[in-house]
Amino acid sequence: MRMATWNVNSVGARIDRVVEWLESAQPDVVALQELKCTDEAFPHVPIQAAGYEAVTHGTGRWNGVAILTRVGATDVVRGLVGQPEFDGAAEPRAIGATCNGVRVWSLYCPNGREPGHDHYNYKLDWFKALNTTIAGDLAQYPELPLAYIGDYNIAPTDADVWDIEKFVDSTHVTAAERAALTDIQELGLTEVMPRSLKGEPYTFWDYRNGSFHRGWGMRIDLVYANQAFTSLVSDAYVDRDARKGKGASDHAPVVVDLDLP
DNA sequence: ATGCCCTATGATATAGGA
Repeated sequence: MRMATWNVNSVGARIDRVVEWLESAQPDVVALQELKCTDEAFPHVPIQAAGYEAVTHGTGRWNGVAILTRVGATDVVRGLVGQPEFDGAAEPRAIGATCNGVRVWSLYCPNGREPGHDHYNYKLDWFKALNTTIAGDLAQYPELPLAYIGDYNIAPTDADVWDIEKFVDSTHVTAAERAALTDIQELGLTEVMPRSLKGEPYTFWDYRNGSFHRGWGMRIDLVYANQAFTSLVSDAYVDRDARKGKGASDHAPVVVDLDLP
């Protein structure tokens, strides 16, 4: 079974590229982030025409997450346990479902904007709620392969940004953010590391300054999974070709192949 | 080569992204 995570930066603006990618990569389950559309506005027609059903959680504007699947989705959950609000709203940044016996969550973790900002504290609180949600999942589904995939907006190590010197006093690399990743690992999850292509580990390149062409990227789209999941992994890679050309998202998909029994 | 920011919105500027 092929799974993937992809921050598409607006599913409406990206729908043609998304359908093309589904047809070429042939994934069975895809976690999407940053839909930037409401559940009502989600482009179900072209997604279904490509052979997928979608479970979505979006309220328009920014954020929004979905799971596309051609192997079914059950036990769908929207939002985190004890999820904090920002600016008076519980934002749609998490959706979970069980697909072909694998439980998967699509996560769009808050950006944080700058250390000390309200949004940064919100980001750290959001990760606490994610930790609570994962702990609940582990108790509820002790036998299932579990994967928490998406845009974490944290670079796990200094090697996961193109130049750590450019990130002094920046979000995505602070000790507190990385401690949130350590907390996830302490629940018993490990990271599935994608193969490095073109010598770059990155999954995101800013649209500005020709960043993609200069290799100015960040690895922030991550896969954390339990042992039942990681023991099934046969391959994982970043599809950086999907970042090329006109009309690309600023993130590339991360693909994980599983050998299901 | 892949080429120098993009997207959504009470839109003709602004906020957010990371």
